[in-house]
Amino acid sequence: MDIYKKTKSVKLIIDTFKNESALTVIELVKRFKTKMNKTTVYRILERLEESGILHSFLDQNGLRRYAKNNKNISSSNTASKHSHFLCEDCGISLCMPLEVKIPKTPNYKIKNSEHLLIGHCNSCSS
Amino acid sequence: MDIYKKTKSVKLIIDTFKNESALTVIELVKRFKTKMNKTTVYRILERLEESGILHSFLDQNGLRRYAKNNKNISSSNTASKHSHFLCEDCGISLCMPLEVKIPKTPNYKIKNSEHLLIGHCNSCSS
DNA sequence: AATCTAACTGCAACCCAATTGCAATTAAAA
DNA sequence: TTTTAATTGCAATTGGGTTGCAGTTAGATT
Repeated sequence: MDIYKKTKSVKLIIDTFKNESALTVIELVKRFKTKMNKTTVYRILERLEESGILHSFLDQNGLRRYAKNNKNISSSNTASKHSHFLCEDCGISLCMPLEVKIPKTPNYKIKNSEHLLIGHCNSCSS
Repeated sequence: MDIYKKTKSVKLIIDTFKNESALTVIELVKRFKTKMNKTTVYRILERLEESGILHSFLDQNGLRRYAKNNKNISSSNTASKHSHFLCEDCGISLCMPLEVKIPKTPNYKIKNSEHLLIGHCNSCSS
């Protein structure tokens, strides 16, 4: 379940997520404009998600964001296992190691869920 | 806080939501292809949301869906006050009158949240 | 270490949801 | 009836994301 070829581009993107929280694909494409094609960014992110290194979710603008997978969370379905926080002010986005309690529903079988928390991070709060 | 002009198009769209759960804009544009322009659909939905008659959210595909506002939920920020269920099989989407418990977070002020529950509805469950 | 090949990449074109600018129309106030 | 701001239609545009395909390359095979 690992990435097959460790190309320069793959390494660059993996390295990026060592120091970063959840990033939009747009941001990554912009950041690597001179290093690789946007299609390549999309495809590498796809492979990194398939291999369990990253996971992704949609933010409140419908933009896909990727983030490193936390090792102590099972690699499959990780996106559904925790919630994501986004700061309205600085745009920082990160995974919250908090499980959201899903209410019981008699008529619907819930298999998966996405939880987006929007607010202000510590640095931006007055 | 009401819609200013009650045009034929506005009435048609308001009527639609009397019998329907959450609908994508795409579906509405298709449904009214012969009655009004797609730009008009977008703009009417925008006004109906501003006026508190509808609310919207993004589904797991990043498509905007609109739904009637429930009167017993405060009209501002309604989208954040409850969760939305989507059936993977038939595509039906509806508001769940269930509040999701948001965990306490010491370092982040959470102002708003979006909760998407994905699974199977009664008609689709075996 | 030369060869081979499936994985990977770049590029251009394309898809499609959503937005914008503007002229024409219309609901409803005066 | 007149007036006018709100609304609509249309065509063009934007922008995130995808696709097809030819060329390149990591790394397995010999």
